Amino acid sequence: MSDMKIRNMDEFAAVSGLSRPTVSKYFNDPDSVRAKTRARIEEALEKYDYTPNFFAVNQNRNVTKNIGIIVPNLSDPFFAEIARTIGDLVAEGGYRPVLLGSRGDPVQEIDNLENLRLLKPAGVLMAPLGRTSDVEGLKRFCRDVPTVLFDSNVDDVGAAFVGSNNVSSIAVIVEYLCRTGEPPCFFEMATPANPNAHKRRNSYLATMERLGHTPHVLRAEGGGWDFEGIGFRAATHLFAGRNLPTNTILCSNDRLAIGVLSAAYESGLRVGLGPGCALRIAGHDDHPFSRYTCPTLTTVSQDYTAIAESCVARLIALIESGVMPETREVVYFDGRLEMRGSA
Amino acid sequence: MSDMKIRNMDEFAAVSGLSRPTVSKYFNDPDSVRAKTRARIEEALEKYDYTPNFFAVNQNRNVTKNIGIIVPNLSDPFFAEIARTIGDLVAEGGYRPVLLGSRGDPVQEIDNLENLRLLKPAGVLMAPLGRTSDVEGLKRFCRDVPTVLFDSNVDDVGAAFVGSNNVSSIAVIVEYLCRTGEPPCFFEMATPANPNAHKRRNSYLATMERLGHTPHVLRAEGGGWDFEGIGFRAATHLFAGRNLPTNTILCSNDRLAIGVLSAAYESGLRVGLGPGCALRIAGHDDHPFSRYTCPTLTTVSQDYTAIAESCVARLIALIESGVMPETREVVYFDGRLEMRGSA
DNA sequence: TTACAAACTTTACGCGCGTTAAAAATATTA
DNA sequence: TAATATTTTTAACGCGCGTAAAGTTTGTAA
Repeated sequence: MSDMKIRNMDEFAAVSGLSRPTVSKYFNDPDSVRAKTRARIEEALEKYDYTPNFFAVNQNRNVTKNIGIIVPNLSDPFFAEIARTIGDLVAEGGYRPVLLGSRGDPVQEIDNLENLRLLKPAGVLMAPLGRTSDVEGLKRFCRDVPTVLFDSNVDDVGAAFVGSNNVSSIAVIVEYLCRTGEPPCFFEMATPANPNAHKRRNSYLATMERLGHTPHVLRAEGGGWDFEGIGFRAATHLFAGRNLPTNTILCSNDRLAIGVLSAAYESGLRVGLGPGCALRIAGHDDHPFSRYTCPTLTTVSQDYTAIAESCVARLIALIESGVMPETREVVYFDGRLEMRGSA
Repeated sequence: MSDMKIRNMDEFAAVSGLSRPTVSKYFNDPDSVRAKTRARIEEALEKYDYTPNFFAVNQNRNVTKNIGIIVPNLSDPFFAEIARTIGDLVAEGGYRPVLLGSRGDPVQEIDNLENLRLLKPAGVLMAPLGRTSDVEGLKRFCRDVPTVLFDSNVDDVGAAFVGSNNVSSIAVIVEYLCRTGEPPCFFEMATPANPNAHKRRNSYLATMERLGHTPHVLRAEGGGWDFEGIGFRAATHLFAGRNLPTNTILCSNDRLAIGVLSAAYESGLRVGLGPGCALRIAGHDDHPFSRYTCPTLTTVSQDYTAIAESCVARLIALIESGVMPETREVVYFDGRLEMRGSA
């Protein structure tokens, strides 16, 4: 490694004994130059460390190698985890992932898109906030930039959606709960932002009806993203009133379930399957922490990996084909029942 | 809002009836132009939406308005949370935060720095991995870019460090535990990457000695970032052996404690203060989930906000002074005991 | 060896903006 | 109103690289 500082591509071309346009070609596609030429450049790269100026490279492009990844909230380990997986796949695909969280705020969500726009991204992978999203704002962005949604679907936004099949996964866990004990009631937020919540409730209602049971939906008041707190407070109140319609609670998601579990503990209610247990509690998502709750949380795992792979592959195909597809694809992956201690 | 597309600053200057250099001045500092001029530009901005081309703006600068934020792992809610707080403050300070996670991988950590370097950041705020970090690599970066460390200190790296005073916070919780029950043993990972772990153990040892108690340090085998799992497995083994030196366990951090709590539950050991409880468990950090464990986790909260404010303020001062300071500042904030149900 | 395609070099322009120097316009003060 | 200070305009260059056209070299096949 020489300590000579290379200031620009001209200098680097000089020390590698080639012309700048050839070196430029190499950086845009190493396979576009002759093997011998490539070898000379790579030899020079080992000797003098040089990386093309990021800003100059992108200035003349109307589209870069950046791919934006937007999730509703990076503080939620579920989204942090899937964002990480997606980021890895984007990098493997030869693109540069740019990760942004919307903090549960629709204004921030649009801000993120506008900030991304400045980066002239090749495409965007977005888990939208859902009900609270500024749908027109999203559409406006998606008209200009190839976008694939994941996690939450928003009608007609983006070129495709990849997510979990809530209908089937809720059916699976409802059937399981009915088979192994009292039919569950359904615990959800009164005004959930995430559209999956609605699908889950509807699937609960349909499955209960199909199985010939009377459904009960319990709604927790409260907004924002402190799901555990919302679940905790509502459940505490519920337990104090001792008017649960059944001893089995299916929560719309694991974070609510974690709050409900905590409330049960504080209320002195033993949760689980065995004798001496007053309550069964189940969730949905297989949140990273659901393995370590007390008791461990029975839930439905989403197929992270499949979802991540599918949406990244779809976006890259979209980008590299160069045409906006006329039909909007919607892809679902089945969840899997994770039987643990709580139900 | 006119639908005429503004392609560049020349066109925008034209529609606002000013010259391009004046408009350029405005975008670099709105206060550098006359009030009347500013008003004309802002009027035009409302009518035609125009944002200077990000790449062109930065191309000629050797330093931009970007500030990098690097944390060991974005999947850890603790870091996600503090990164969010820091990001907000950076944005408030007029800089653009760029968030990166190292995934517990020292190679990724250096990669992140190299990627940031391409963005010519004004500065970087980094929570390093610690023991596993490539210290020489970090130093090389910090020579070129103003950097302030937070959370974990690494000797002689960066211009300053801002973090928690582990010595005092562990002393506080050890004193509390001794005062209210059996003196605690200390539960930690055998090979912790985070340097805070060492400080915490040493403070535990010193405090126990000062109080005239015999210290006991328990070590969990296992590497990586699955702290809950590591804590769970080691504690399960420990509980099965029934050879705990005391009924009180102080864990090096909350994520380990969450695993230990889970193990206690699975082992049928009731955790808490009251009669009928076999065990007390405490943690450190006030992890976002520690409010919802069963029982809720007694811990020490780090002063997130103060740490974030301090390190952002320090970095911005550093950047705006333009000189690398000759002495490296180290700032600690005291933690606060959070008494909850587990101890 | 010749012929020809592929790869490379040379030359030159453009991207959008920062920035500077000199000239012109505008505001402030006396 | 004149003199001065401040701001804006005009004109022009440069940043580092993408890219295109025309000419030259190199590699490959006949």
